[in-house]
Amino acid sequence: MVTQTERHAQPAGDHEKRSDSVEEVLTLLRSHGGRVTTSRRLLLQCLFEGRAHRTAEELAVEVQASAPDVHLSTIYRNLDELERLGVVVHAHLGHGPATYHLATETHGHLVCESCGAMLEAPENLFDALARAAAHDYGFTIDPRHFAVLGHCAACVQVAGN
Amino acid sequence: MVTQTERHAQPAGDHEKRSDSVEEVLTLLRSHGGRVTTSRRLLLQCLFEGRAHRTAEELAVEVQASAPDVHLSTIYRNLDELERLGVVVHAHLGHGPATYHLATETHGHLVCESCGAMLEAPENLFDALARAAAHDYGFTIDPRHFAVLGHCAACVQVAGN
DNA sequence: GCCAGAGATGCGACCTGGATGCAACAGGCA
DNA sequence: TGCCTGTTGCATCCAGGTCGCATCTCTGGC
Repeated sequence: MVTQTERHAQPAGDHEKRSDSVEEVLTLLRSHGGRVTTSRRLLLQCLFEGRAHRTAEELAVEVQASAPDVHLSTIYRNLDELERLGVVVHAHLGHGPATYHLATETHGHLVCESCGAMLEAPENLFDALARAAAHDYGFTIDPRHFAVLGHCAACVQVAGN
Repeated sequence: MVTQTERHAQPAGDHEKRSDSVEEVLTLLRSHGGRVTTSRRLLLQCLFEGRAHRTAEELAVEVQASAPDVHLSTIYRNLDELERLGVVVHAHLGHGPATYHLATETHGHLVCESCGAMLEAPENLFDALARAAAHDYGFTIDPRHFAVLGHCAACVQVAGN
């Protein structure tokens, strides 16, 4: 399964290759007995082209700009399917809805409980915690799936005054 | 606000003192212009006597064992009020409902995404992450509020086979 | 090119967890 | 004791997400 998800893990920065990645995921889908549909192609284009961390609803709005009939539940189902294939992952950033992004963008999240600001943190920020959890509890952490809540520099300063 | 929450922070292990703590919180409530009601007293007794990490619904069931008319929304409102006073905190353990426990029980949570098992971890497990987040981003983490998702030893072993 | 059948879709209903508006009730100070 | 205001029960609503089902459409085989 892992080897298949790597098929679309291309070096970033090559603009011409981006739409190819959409096609590669569609090929992956087909190889798993899935079908290539308009809504799936559009959803993948949104995921590859736009910013990361969009909610299902936001993605639906973007897809509906091209195909107004695509239903929100279709977006959910397709995101679910893409997650099963290892193409996208979802993350929970605080109390709100889940957000989705490509699985190739691996990073953790720091979310401010006061102002809602979200910082992307490289996975190695969590290395020490990962080692400690593994050593003390045999627990393998997944730093992408959870947001670490707390307070950003600006809000700490305000609260301190 | 912090000094007030410390008023019920008693050394653990003193069985006789437990119900007194309920009274102390009620006094705290009263000193903030709140009132002492049956539902509040029962809710606090549940919180002080039972295990940690119960959802609002579970607490409601326990309270309703003594007072069947106490409504779930009353439980939510009282938990909210107690949280404002710093007596209880809530934590999100994975995808389910929030869980509540006394603010004096400070620890982080490791939750297995496969089997749902929850491990309580002492706050110092997060020290290295706290230092790194503060150093790199000026971000103060709150390791009690979020669960760290991942996979427990047993599930990792099963997946590895 | 056509067809059959399985996978995908649109739609509405439903579910969980939680918030809110409001009238009635009740704690607690004068 | 009575009044004022905080609290409660109830109904209703909301967000985020899931599900069942009839209909549609993609795709491999002919």
